Parts: sequence; structure tokens; C-alpha cells
Amino acid sequence: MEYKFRDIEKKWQDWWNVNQSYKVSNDTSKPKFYVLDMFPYPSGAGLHVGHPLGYIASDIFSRFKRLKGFNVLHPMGYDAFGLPAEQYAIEHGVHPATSTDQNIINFRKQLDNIGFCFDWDREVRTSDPAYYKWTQWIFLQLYQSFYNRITNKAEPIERLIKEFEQFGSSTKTSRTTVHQFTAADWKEMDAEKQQHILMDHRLAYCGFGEVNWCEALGTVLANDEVVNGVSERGGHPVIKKKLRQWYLRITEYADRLLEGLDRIEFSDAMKEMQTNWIGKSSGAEIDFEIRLTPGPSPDKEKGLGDEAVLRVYTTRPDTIFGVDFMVIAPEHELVEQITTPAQKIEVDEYIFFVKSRSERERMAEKKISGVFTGSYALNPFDQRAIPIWISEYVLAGYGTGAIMAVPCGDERDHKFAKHYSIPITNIIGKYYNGEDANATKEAVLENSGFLNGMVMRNAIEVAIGKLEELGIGMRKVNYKMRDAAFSRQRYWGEPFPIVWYNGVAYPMEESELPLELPKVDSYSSGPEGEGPLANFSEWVNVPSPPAPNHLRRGAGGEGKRETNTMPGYAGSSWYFLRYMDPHNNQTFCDRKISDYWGQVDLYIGGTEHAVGHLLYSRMWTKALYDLGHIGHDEPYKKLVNQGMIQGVSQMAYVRKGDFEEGVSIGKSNTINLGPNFPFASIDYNEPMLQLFSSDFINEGNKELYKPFNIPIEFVELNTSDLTRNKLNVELAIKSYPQRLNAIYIVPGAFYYKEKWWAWNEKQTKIEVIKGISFYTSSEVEKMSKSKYNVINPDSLIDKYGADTFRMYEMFLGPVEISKPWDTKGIEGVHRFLKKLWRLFYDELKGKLWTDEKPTADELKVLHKTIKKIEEDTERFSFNTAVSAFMICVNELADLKSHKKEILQPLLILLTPYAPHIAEELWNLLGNTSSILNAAFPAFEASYVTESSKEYPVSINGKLRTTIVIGLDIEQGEVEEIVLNNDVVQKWMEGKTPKKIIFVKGKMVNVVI
RNA sequence: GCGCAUGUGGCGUAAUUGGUAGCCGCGCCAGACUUAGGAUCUGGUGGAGUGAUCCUUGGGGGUUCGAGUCCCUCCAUGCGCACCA
Repeated sequence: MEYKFRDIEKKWQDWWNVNQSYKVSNDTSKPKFYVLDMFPYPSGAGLHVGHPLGYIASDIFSRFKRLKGFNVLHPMGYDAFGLPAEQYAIEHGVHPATSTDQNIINFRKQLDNIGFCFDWDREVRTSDPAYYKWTQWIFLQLYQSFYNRITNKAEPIERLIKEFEQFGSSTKTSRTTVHQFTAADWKEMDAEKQQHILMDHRLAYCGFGEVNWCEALGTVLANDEVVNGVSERGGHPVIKKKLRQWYLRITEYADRLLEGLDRIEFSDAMKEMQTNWIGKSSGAEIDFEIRLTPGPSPDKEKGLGDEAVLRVYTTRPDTIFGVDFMVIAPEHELVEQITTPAQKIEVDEYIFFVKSRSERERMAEKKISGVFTGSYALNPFDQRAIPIWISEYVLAGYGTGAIMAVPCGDERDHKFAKHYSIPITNIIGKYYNGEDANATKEAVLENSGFLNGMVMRNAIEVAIGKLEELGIGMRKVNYKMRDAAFSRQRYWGEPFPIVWYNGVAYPMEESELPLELPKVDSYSSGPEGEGPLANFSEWVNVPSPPAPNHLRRGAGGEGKRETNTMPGYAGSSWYFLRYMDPHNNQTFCDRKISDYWGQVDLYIGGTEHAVGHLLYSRMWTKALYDLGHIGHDEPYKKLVNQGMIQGVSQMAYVRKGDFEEGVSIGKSNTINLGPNFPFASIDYNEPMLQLFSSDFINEGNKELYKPFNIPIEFVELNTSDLTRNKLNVELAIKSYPQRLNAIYIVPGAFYYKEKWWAWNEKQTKIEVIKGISFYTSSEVEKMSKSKYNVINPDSLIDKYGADTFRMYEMFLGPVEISKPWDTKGIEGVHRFLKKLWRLFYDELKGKLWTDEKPTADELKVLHKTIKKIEEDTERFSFNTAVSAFMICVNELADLKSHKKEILQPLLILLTPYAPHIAEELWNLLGNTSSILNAAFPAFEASYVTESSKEYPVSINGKLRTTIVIGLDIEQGEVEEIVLNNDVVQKWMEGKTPKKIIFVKGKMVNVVI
């Protein structure tokens, strides 16, 4: 009986399906365990071998936990809203819903091939109205909440209204805003005005601010979606633009997002990234009086009121006596006021120069630039007049948009001072060498007035104290993180459940949800930065206000729907909750059920979501927790980041200059790919690549053709013609990659005698016949369709089976590590499964397994393996677990062990890794119930305990021999045995040992 | 530039706490069975040397009876941040 993996895998996948073997109940006495994968965006490209890596790891862990007696939730779904579907729609006229559904069908087929234990009854799709109804509902919860700074949590906005009614804007519960009003004022205000004020406090709010606008994509992007000044998707230029946008007030959660990191198991790298993104720093804000002339005498300036002060933010108030100039951002509001007439032209030129440059140019070029305003700030402690400069190295968006520059302590300030020859005051003595700034906190301060003689580290507090005492400064905490832009000018996203009346945003009633996306057939942008939805007036216009509620007093006339849609991360910020209770149409997730499942115990996914999805979903979870909708405030207990599987791109290329543009290479231009490589000819006019063997080897009287590479992924096989002397395969090139004039030769196989064969890869310079050199090389890079280096799991599964594929992906190395894909090793894993099969069945002899009692040796092998697999699986060391299985099967084969009592537990160990073969053999052993419900075998230490050990014996730390010594033997006796050993005596050369180190169960070291 | 990782055979990797470096697999070499090998099996495989033995975990230094593992330093690669005052 043979291992027919195709039949076996099909059979059990159907059986599990029919028997609903993966259905998970919410109602059980078992302990729970929640294993979650980052759900995929269903792109048209389908899965490559990198995608399933994390899914396989989580699948193994889920199955393992199930065997250990847990009720395991292991769901899967689709992050189905997003830009690519809409771009595809624009280009091909296919509705995003249609292409998305098509892609999902594809994905599902590919996922099913691998044999995952997902409970598909719990599938979610973020683009499904039944799902996004609750995304909209959660948005409304955020909209109707504010962050109470006293209780430090989100609370209903009604609470804030009560505060305003009682205390006006002096309430301490919420952020201070530009609005100043008394309780009486509040009551006087009309609803419209009140709503404007409330908007500035809501957790989801609409504001007018500078956003990342991407013209090419026609939408606004969040900070984490912009990389190096261009859009993360597509690499289009991004500019700053002032627009009306929705935001999430994530900044209010900055401290709790930081604090929560201590309570969750994320990698240090991941925590570091989030910490940096939040970017908390503490220091002080200091006000400096402004003078239009350098004199310290208080003079009445024209156009400058008494209140005109320059407010800066610094983390180092201890350096205040080292301030030699001030720098304000070019966008700073005081620029105009403080520019003196003499400097006006220069300043205007500089501002014009700054404005003319894109964000990208600004980042790329780091030349020092700036301009003096003509004005001065007064150092409050020594009345020194400090020139105020404008420079783009100070960012308008951070702190106060102005800094006090301390050149001896800050590198950037130092460079600026040197560049503009501004005199530098040294306040740190020998710590400053005149050449480089030194940001030390250890120096003893000099030239620093009342701070003289203090160590900087301690002076910080003293300086802040003094500033606060004088009322010219205050302690201040700053964050790099900004509120998250939450609206997109796109079609394919969740519509906002908001209707505008007279410029006031009114939330829709829960009963009116979901607000469905209208079916449309055009996706072009609306007017003035509006989304495509703005073009559909019958959807946008709401004839009369819906039933009034307390927020709608004053609403009247025609209403208009919000035409922006929510960003991609909206749906993914809470999907882990919906899986728990996916069909509930009364609430987003029943509280009892979310209390049962609680946190995601294990979350597996890539590092690319470090500061996007992972931060947003943490914030949503905290907000839902604050509002009492769930019982935990961190969504993920443990996060494991799978490494990226890179592709190896093989390419043949022409060096620029070796041939001129437009030169065509005819079919006769044959390229020889080195001594053992085939001839190839490329016709650029007719995209055709011919490869044929130049070389064959003689074996006896047979002529065999050397295997060679043919880029099957990007060329299509036309004909396969074998002649006596040469193998002639003609291939049509599907498309040309754009860079380097390169042709990618992709790892693959070639077709010969009606079969696919593996090919040999080598790096060679291709010798040329007609004067043009082609070179080949390989490069490890991200696996991507555009690079022709994608390995599709389907073909591998077809050739080797899902079990082999699963185990091979794990065998490749630790899950967290990124590595290039290499198909070659898969044979070894496949051989292992065949070898396992042969412990049960022989092709000729048939059934091998027996009911005989196992020997001590066999039991030892089994229990050693139980221990190893259990420990390795528990610590996500799946590669070593696969290796342990191989060792076990090798040893059992050596022992000719075919005993059911050994093999049966082994199958249970194996079933998380290779579920199909395990279930088949389990069934063949006569079991009637599924192996999925078996119990993980218990490790019995007694089977593996040894009575003696082969001790390594070293002389002076160098291993010289090994001696078998009983494990219960103590130091004294060991010394005697060791010293009497021939080899040891030889190496001691008659000397007396100084010391004998004996570590029981480990080793012996004789020191002479 | 700053921060964080990682460097082990021809290749992917193993060594969980400082205690026999190289497990397992690929590849390669030899052999068996074969029309054939792309199936299967057996043996070998870090390097040098006939050998005893010596060398070997990116380079150098240190701590220790003992270092792939800890410390210092340099080099290389990868990732993250990039004027955040």
C-alpha cells in the first residue's frame, strides 16, 4: 500500500468538512484559547509561499492546543475594503464588490488546499454590510465619547455636556481648547455653536487640518501610510494640504498605549517601534519676550503687543543659559509679526523657497538653510538678547514649532551656528571641544547663573521649578504621534453614519445602520477633494431630518451625507471581536461571549503593521473597554511576527551601454549560457525566448540532456520538441520586467518527456555570439508578482501534498526569521512522510503494524519525542519539532518498530503538523473517531531515564575522551574513575591535578 | 546619522540554563537494487594531515576550570526611525 497523498488529503478535507470537525462552540466548560492570524487583504495576485507561513504556524498551534484539551478559536476572514480593488475598478470597470468576491473565492480555494482548521462559519468580511454595520456603530461610540482626563478614560459626551453646563470651559475633565466660555455662556449658545465646541472633544472628530494628500490616489493618507514622503501604496508623491477631515483622537491614549506595552508579549523590536512612534518626551515650555531691537531695555514695539512672547518647547531647560539663538518653523504664526523691515525681503525669499519644495525634496536634501528675522528674544534669566531665526529644520507640527537653540549641546543647533557664524556659549566646560556638540547630562554647568555648579541631570528639575515660579514656563509632555486621519476620499470603504445639517454633523440612529454603500459604476473623485460618493446626489441628499433626538435640536432643512469613507484600518481594528460572535445582529459582540474568549492568546502576523493596525486596534479596544462594551483593554496577549519569505529573482540582463536602445536581437542571435548551459535566443520584436541545450552528456550509449533553466513563471510554453541533437523549447514571454533591461529567469522546472523537471541553477556570465553580453545573476528580494519570483503553493501541494508543504514551510527555519525560499529541500520532508508511511505499510508486504508489546527502546524513542514535540510546539520552535519527528521515524525504522502502541501516540503528536496523513493512518489503525479529538499523549519520564551517562572528560578544558559513569555516582568516586582512565593518564603526563570539576549529569574537567 | 537585530559547513539550520559545536534536511561522494532513476535502501561528508593530532562558530581582545552562548572593540548584513528640540 502506497502513500497516495492526493487521495488522502482530498478524502479527509471532505470528511472534516462534512462532519464540521472545526466548528467551535461558545458554550463549553473547557478552557479557551484564541489563536488569530492577521486576516489577508484578498488581492488578485493570490497566495504565494510566504503568506501561509504564519497561517501554518497558527494552525499547528491551534490543533496542538485542541489536543491538550482547550476550546480553540481559530478563525479566518478578509480585510476586504481597500484601494487596489477600487483602482482595479477604475481601470477595468469591474465593481470592487465583484472583483473582491472573485479574489476571495480564489484565496479560499488556495487556503483549503493547505488543510487549515479554520472555523469557516465564523468568517468575516469587512466589506459585508452585516459586518460594517458594527464598524459604523463603533465609530458612533467614539463619536459620542470624549476622553475624561480625570478618570483617564473615554466617557459618553453627555458627561462633558453636564460639565460644561456646570463649569463652562474651566472643567478639568477634558482637553483645554481654544474655546473659552462660562457655564452661563454655554447655556446661552445655540445648538450649532455647542456642537462645534463638542466636536473638539469627541474621540472621533471632524476637523480642519493639515493632512497628507496624495494626488495620484486622490485621497488623504494616515502618517503610517506615508513612507519617505511618498505613499506606501504605489509610491506616489504626498503633499501637505489643509482639508476638512475626520480624525481619531488617539493622542489621548498615548500614555495608556505606552503603559499597555508592559502587559503584553510583543517582541522588543515591536514595542520599540510603537514607543518611538508615540514618541513621548518630557520637558518644559518656556516663554521668551520678543524685542525688535537687540537692546534689553523694555521698549514699546510697534505692532508688537505686551503679550507677544515666543513659546518654545525643550527637553533640556537646564541649558537655558547656553541659548545662542532661537529658531522658528517657516510656518510659525509669528513669522510676519517679528520680521523687521530690514529683513523682510530675505525672509520672504526664504519662505518662498521653503514653500516651493516638496516634502520629499525637503527630506532628501539636508543642507542647512535659514534666515534671520531681525528680532530678538530675551533670556528671562540674564536678559541677553537672542536672535530669532527661521529654519525648516524646526517642524511646525511638533511642540510649539519653535526652539531655543543650544549649540554646545545639540548637534543640529551646533551645525546651524557654525554655518551662520553665530557665537557659541559654552556652558559645559571641557565637555565641549569647540568642534562637536555634546548632548551630555553629566556635565557640571558653567556660565549658567543660578544653575552654576549643578550637574545637568539635576539642574533640569531646578530650572523647571524656577520657570514655573516666575510664571514664564511650565512642565510639558510632548508626543510625536498625531491624531490619526480617519477619512478617505474613496468609494470602497465604510460610509460614515453621519448626516450634515447646517454644517453640524449628526450621527445616525443605531436602528438606521448599516448605512450601505450605494451601488455605483463610476469611481472618479468628487469636487473639491471630496470622495466619489459626492457625485451621487440621490444618495448624498437626505430630504428631511430623521426623527429628532437630543443631539438634533436645531437641525433643519436639507441634509447631506458625509461623502468620505473610512480608511482600511477601520474594519481591522475590531475584527478579532466579531469572530467571537459573528452572526449577532443585535450587538457587535455579546458581552458574555467576549468575556469568555477575552484576549487573543496568540496573534501571528507580519511586522509591517507595527505602528498602523496594531496601534489602532489597541486604541479601539481600550475605548470599547472604557465604555463598558468589553472586559479587557488589550486585544492581544502575545504577538509572534512571522518572517518574510523572500523570493530569489534570477535574471539575465544586458548591461547598459553594451547595446543601444532599439537594437533588436533576432532569432539567430544565440546566447550561450556557459559550458553546461543551453543556447538561448531572444527576439525583442516578438517576445519569444528560446532555450535549447548546447550540451549533452554521454552515459553508456544514452545521450542525456543537461537540465537547464527556463523561466516558466513569465514565459508560456509553446512547444516542446525533442530532436536527436538538441532539445528545443519555445516559450512566449508573457511580459517584460522594466528595470535593468532585465529578463527574469525564475526558479522553476522544465518540461521534458511530458513531465516537469527541476533545473540546476548557477550564476554565470552568458557568453555571447554576436557581440552582446548577457549576464545572469540572482537577487534575494521581496516575493512579488512584478518581480517574477513568486512561488505558488498550489503547484507544490499538487506535487508533494499539503502535509509535506506544511512541514517543509516549518522546517525552513524559525518562524520569526526572514529567509529566501528554496524549493530544493522539500524532497527531504516528503521522503520523511513516505518513511513514516512505511512504518505502517509496505508496498509489497502490505500491513506492517502489529499489536505486540513495545520494547523499552521503542518506548524510550516515543517518550523522548513526546517531550521534545510538546516543548518545541509550546515555544513555537516548529523547525526543531519537524526535525524531532524525522529523528523519531529514523530511529523507529532502525529498530524495525511497527507496534501500534508506539505508532498511535506518534500520530497524535504529528497531527498538528501533518493532519491528513495522521488522520488516514489513525483511521487505518482501526480508530473510528477523528484524531482531532484525541488527547495529547502524556510524557512518562520513567521510560527515558538513564542510569548512566557517557561523560565528556576534558583536561584543562580540552575534550580528550568520554567515560561512561553511573548517574548516581558522586564527586569522589568520579575523580577516582577519571584519574584511573588510560587516556586521562596519558594527557596528565604524570602531573597531579590541581582541581577536578565535576558537574553531575554534564561533564568532568581535570585541571592540571 | 541614531536605534534594534543577526553573523555557525557548499546551503537552510541545531545546540532551551556557560558544559561533547555542527542535530535534522538539502547538496555532494561511493555502493545496492534497477531498462532507467526522478523511486527506495546502505555507508560517508566542517577543514588540514598517511597518522597520532591540530585548526574551526565574522575579525581582535577579555572574564572563566570551561565561551557559539557573557563583556569590550572592530567589521559585515538586515530591519526600524530619520531633523520630534
